[in-house]
Amino acid sequence: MRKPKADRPEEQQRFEVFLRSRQLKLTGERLDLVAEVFGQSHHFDADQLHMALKQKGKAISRATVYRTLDLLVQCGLVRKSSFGDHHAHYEAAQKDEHHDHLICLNCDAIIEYFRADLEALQDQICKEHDFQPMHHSHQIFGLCRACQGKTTDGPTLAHRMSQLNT
Amino acid sequence: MRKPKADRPEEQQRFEVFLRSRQLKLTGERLDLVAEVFGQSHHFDADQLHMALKQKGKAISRATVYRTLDLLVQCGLVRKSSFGDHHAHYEAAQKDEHHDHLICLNCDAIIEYFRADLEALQDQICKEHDFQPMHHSHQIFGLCRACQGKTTDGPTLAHRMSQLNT
DNA sequence: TTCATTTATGGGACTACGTATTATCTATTG
DNA sequence: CAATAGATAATACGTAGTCCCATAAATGAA
Repeated sequence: MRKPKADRPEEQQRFEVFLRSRQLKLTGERLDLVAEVFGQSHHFDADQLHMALKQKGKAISRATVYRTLDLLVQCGLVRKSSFGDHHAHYEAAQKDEHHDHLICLNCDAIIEYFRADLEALQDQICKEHDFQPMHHSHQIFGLCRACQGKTTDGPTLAHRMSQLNT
Repeated sequence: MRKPKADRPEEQQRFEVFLRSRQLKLTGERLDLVAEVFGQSHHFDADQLHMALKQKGKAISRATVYRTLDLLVQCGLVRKSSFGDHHAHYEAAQKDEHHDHLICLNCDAIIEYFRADLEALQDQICKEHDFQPMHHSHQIFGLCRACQGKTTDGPTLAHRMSQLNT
């Protein structure tokens, strides 16, 4: 028997509402997945999630993991981004906060930032071009504090930059 | 016999200097490719370039196309970006101008923009986080002027957004 | 020019990430 | 509980890009 509504975490309720609004079904797999995402650390990718579920005895197929992440992105519970490498990264959306990322090319550290004035400037740019924004992505790649001191390998960094998928 | 230096376009000269500085060889394939890139329209992808060369009787292998584009990105003659789809887009770098992109999710139009104040704000953010920037990417996805009027398919747009690879 | 050395190329195999297909199964609704 | 709309697993498939290695070409020295 399903838990009474009030006992389920808010995210799960929001997901249920979203699914109903689209006449989609509330399956066990979807519930397991959303539970895992909100019990997880901040950033993860599809494969990590797939593995984590498998280790808990919830062997959900890869295809379903991708499909469900898609739904979670569509209903705003999960954010998707690329950190310049060649696969998607996800993070559970905390409340309604938004942020962008600084990405260290040496140690892969991810630093989050938010600037209201930058968001405002963006809106300004859109207005000037009569463009209706729906989504944006800002990413700055470089060296974090810790990596600036280290003697970093120039050619390797240059290569890494040319590989960036942004 | 090779043309005298003064007759070759500036881009090619810059590429030659770059290659020498790295002890890399000035091959016919590399020259053909750089010529094509600078004779090309603005945006292109690896496959389009490969095809264009083939049609001119310069059948350069895919691997070489990718390798050479990499070098051109490294020496700053070509810029690489992702427009949210799942493959890289390239453009010949005109002089040293830099710009970012607005991308229409309905008709795939690409609008370029540059704002000095946005760049400055970015530097500010980096300073605050003691981060040394080396590259950045700003992209805004939404609807261009022409597509705002059209009755756009909501679910399709939502799906398209969840697929964005940024 | 010729030779020796270094570096590049072609082309197919391969990888990674993600999507499509299809037969089977399950949640929902009356 | 049956009907049915929709979801799942498994696997095949697709695409973008990379790797490998035998062969070929560019470069520098003699």
